[in-house]
Order: sequence, then C-alpha cells, then structure tokens
Amino acid sequence: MAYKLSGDGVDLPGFFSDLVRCETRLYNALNDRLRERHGIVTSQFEFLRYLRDHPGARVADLAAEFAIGVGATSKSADRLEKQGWIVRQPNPSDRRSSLLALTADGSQLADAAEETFTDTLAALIGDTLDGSSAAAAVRALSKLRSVLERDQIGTPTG
Amino acid sequence: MAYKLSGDGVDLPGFFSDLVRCETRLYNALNDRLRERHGIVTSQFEFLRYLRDHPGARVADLAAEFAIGVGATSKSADRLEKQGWIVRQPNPSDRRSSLLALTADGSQLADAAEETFTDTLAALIGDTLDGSSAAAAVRALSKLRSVLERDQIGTPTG
DNA sequence: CTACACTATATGCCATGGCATATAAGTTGA
DNA sequence: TCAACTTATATGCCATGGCATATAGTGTAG
Repeated sequence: MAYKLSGDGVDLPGFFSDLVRCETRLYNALNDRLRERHGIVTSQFEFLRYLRDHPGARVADLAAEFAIGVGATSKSADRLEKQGWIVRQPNPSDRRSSLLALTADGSQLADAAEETFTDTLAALIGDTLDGSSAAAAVRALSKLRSVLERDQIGTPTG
Repeated sequence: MAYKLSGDGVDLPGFFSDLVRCETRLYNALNDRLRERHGIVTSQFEFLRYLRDHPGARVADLAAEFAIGVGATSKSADRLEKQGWIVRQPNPSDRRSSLLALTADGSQLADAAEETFTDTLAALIGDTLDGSSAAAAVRALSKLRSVLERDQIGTPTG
C-alpha cells in the first residue's frame, strides 16, 4: 500500500477546484453589483478599502497585500488617480515612491461601495456560511492565508 | 440591539478576502510550476483535465464548469487546438457546436501535468490543510460551491 | 565624492477574460 | 414551409495582469 505523505483524507485537487470556483463566482457576482451601483469592480473596491484603512501606503504595499505584480499595481493606481479617487503624494523620506491616499470622493466611494459589498456578500453566502462548521472553514482559510503569506508563496516577481 | 439576519459570528468580508488571497497565491504558485515543467498554466491544465474526464464536451460545457464567458472559452479552445492538444470534432446532432476532445499529445500532457499539479498542491498546503477542522473547511467550501452553482450566481453573460 | 549595486516605480508588449456583436443553425407556430 | 425566435459559437474591442525592461533615486565601499 502506498504512503500518503500529507493531507490525510483531504482531496487537495478537489479543494482547490472548489476554492477557485467559489472565488470566480463570488467575484463575478460582486463585480456585477458594484459596477451597476458604483461604476467600479471588486478589485477597485479592494484597493480603495485598503487605502482607506492604510493611508499613505505605497504601490509596493498594495502589491504585497494583493499578491499581484508591482507593474499592475502601478497601472491600477493610475486608473484610480485618473478617476479622482486617489492621489499620489510625494514621499518625504524616499523620492522614488509616492504615498497613496484617498481623495474625499474616493473615501465616500469606498464607504458607499463597502455597504453594497457587505450586503451583497451576506445575500449571496450568509445563509450557506452559517453554523459552526462554517466557522471552522473560515478559520482554516485564514490560517492557510497566513501560511502562504508567511512563506511568500505565489508572490509575483514583477 | 440590532438583529443579525445571517452569517452569525462569521466575518464575511474577511472570509472573502482570505478566499481571494489564497486563490491568487495558489494559482500563481501553480502557474510557475506548471509553466516551468510543462509550458502551460493552471487554467490550461484545468481545461485539459476537464476534457480528459468529459470527452466530447462542448464550449458551453466548459464555460459553465469554470464560470467564464463563452467567448473566452472559445478563444481558450483555439489556443489549445493551435498547440495540438485538443481537436474540435463535428457534432452530429447539432452543427452549431463542436465536440471537444484531447489528442494523444493532450492526453499525455494532462496526465503529466496532473502529477505536477497534485504534488505541488500537496507541498504547498498539505501540511496546513491537515486535520479535522480542515476537513470541515473542505466540506463547507464544497457546499458553498454547490449552492452558487445551483443558483447560477456569478455566471457570466457572454 | 564616486562608481556600483540595489530598490521603487513606471511603461511596453503580450496573454487572457468580459461584453457586445455577428453568423450559422436549430426550433416553432401559423 | 417559412418567418420569427432562440441557441451555440466565433470574433472584435477593451480592460487588466504578468513579465521584462527603463528610469530615477538610494545606499555603500573605497
């Protein structure tokens, strides 16, 4: 009989499929709602919310948080800046980088979109994710995330 | 005291963040490994594996499975076909669509990539996803997926 | 101070997906 | 049978991210 070196009883490929499919569908559904109500998509909301909660963050901070490339993050910031939702302020301690911050408009948008975001999420998965086994799922995913971040797994190069 | 209509004690936005970040990092890490060993990325592997397990599937079947648009699926099939990994066979019962199937090369690639895929996943999350609370997480995510699919949540238009 | 390595960001090219539209084929009702 | 409707896929335009590279600023050894 063959050894099972890890993941006893856990079908990891199946888990991964479920993870990706849940993420895709939730992201799609949230995109639809945020776009129709606020003219933004989920990734933009996540940027705005992060900047609201971390004013003065740099491009590299956003890239690390979302595990996307620095280039993509810079372009994303360009678009938000062009819309007047964020500003690049000079970084007094390092002129290579800028400190990003929400404008008043951006702040208002982040708050309004957050309500839509939270409500939509509750409507979509609030009932399904009820109960104690769901709490275990939430904890497990949270732990998995910390481990992935700690070990820098899947951090893009650029 | 305010009512909590759903999701008692579950921080849904936090759960969603964890879900998306785990998905992103795992996808990135799997992409790296699959690209270096087989010259494909994870989405391509998932297509190939699906066609291996569902020979004769149509473009619409793939689109439904992965919750992406039909147009994107068609283009993805173009690329796999151009590489010689799949073929479009005429559908005898409906000439609007084709039946997709792996070539011998595609089949071989799917099997080889699956080994890399499985091993990599085990290396990345096998230890973290061990134990009974992880089993609960896996079940919860599986259930969430079924509900999202049943209710057609996040199914793209095109 | 100055060359050299390093770092942070910006930008260009490419791949991929969404969405709208086009086209071809199947279906239906009078 | 044929016009109107629906369905399945393909294609075009756009947005976004990866990756490579360019540029500017920082740190450091001598």
